[in-house]
Amino acid sequence: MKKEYSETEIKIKTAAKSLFLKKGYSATTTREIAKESDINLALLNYYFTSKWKLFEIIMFETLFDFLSKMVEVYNDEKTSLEEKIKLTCEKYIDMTIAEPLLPTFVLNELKNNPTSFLKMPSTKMIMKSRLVAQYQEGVKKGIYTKVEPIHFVTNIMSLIVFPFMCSPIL
Amino acid sequence: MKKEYSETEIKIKTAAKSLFLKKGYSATTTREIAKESDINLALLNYYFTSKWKLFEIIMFETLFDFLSKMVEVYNDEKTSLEEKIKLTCEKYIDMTIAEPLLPTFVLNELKNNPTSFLKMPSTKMIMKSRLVAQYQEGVKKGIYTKVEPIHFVTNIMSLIVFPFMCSPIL
DNA sequence: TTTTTTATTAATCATTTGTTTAATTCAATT
DNA sequence: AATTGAATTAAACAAATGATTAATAAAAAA
Repeated sequence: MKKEYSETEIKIKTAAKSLFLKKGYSATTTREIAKESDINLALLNYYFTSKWKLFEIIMFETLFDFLSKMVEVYNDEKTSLEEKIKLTCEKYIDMTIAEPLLPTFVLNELKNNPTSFLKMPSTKMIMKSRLVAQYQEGVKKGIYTKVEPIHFVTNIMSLIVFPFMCSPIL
Repeated sequence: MKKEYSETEIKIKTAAKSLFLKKGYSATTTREIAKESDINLALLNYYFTSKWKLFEIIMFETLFDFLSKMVEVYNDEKTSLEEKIKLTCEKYIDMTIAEPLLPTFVLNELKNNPTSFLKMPSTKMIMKSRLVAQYQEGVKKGIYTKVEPIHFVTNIMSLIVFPFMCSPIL
């Protein structure tokens, strides 16, 4: 499953990710990537076949990393729902500060290619998580108001991520 | 201030806006715009000088329309703060349903060219609005918790706009 | 009607862009 | 040391792209 990347491949991927995040897929040229990663232009296609293929790999890895980190919090057996929400917020904030360009980038690129994301078991992973189960238990006990779990999760995300996305304006 | 546009110019602008919203600036070609608006390619430059200039015009008008509609609600003399919030939500939802691609598009393009937005008196218009004044009065009276008004406004927006932006995933 | 200005068109230009080729260098294996 | 395969390079290709030109058609002004 996991491929071992050579030094050159990592250099290309790092530069490409940085540029894709900053400027988006279309506005990023292969020559820019080559220059930024200090490799010969032909090596991009030599290792990654095409610009699009390289993009798909980066997109997949980035989303997978993000989801993995989140699901880790969602599925923690030791924490309560309340603690999970607090940890979720902290993790979101940490990650968004670390990569502030990511959310806008992901949402924008996904608009154009919803396909590339469908390969990932994104929403299912969330819906099957311990967090959602705990929430539903709470609803059964009458402790929490009944809302669609996905709305509940989305609202948390909204309040954290969106303000960061607006920061260039504000 | 306001320019009167000919039929051809409107055709170009309409097609261009639709394509820019859908695919972003870089991924949209002048030939696509020409085809979609059913005009000759050269007319684009004849009327709008360049692709970028056309984009700037569309960007400005779109943002101006959006802000105007919002500020209208924010500055209504007849409504209370609570009513304003309710109306704000309704307006946001209406506008986002009418143009679901707008928020992602704006935030993404702004990431690349924060300059084009700085020409607009965006945040100032909000901060000087009746809504913010009413909120601050309420704080003085001790009715509302004291928060940064801009955070208050942003939070409302977050909860409404972000879920729409996520819809291609969810 | 004639003239002048404006609008529209097809063709073309100069770059840029993603990708490929063919040659060369480098490293590992025999 | 010779050979083989992988890594790297400069150069080139073909298609696409933003923009322009020069000619024509349409509309307005004289």
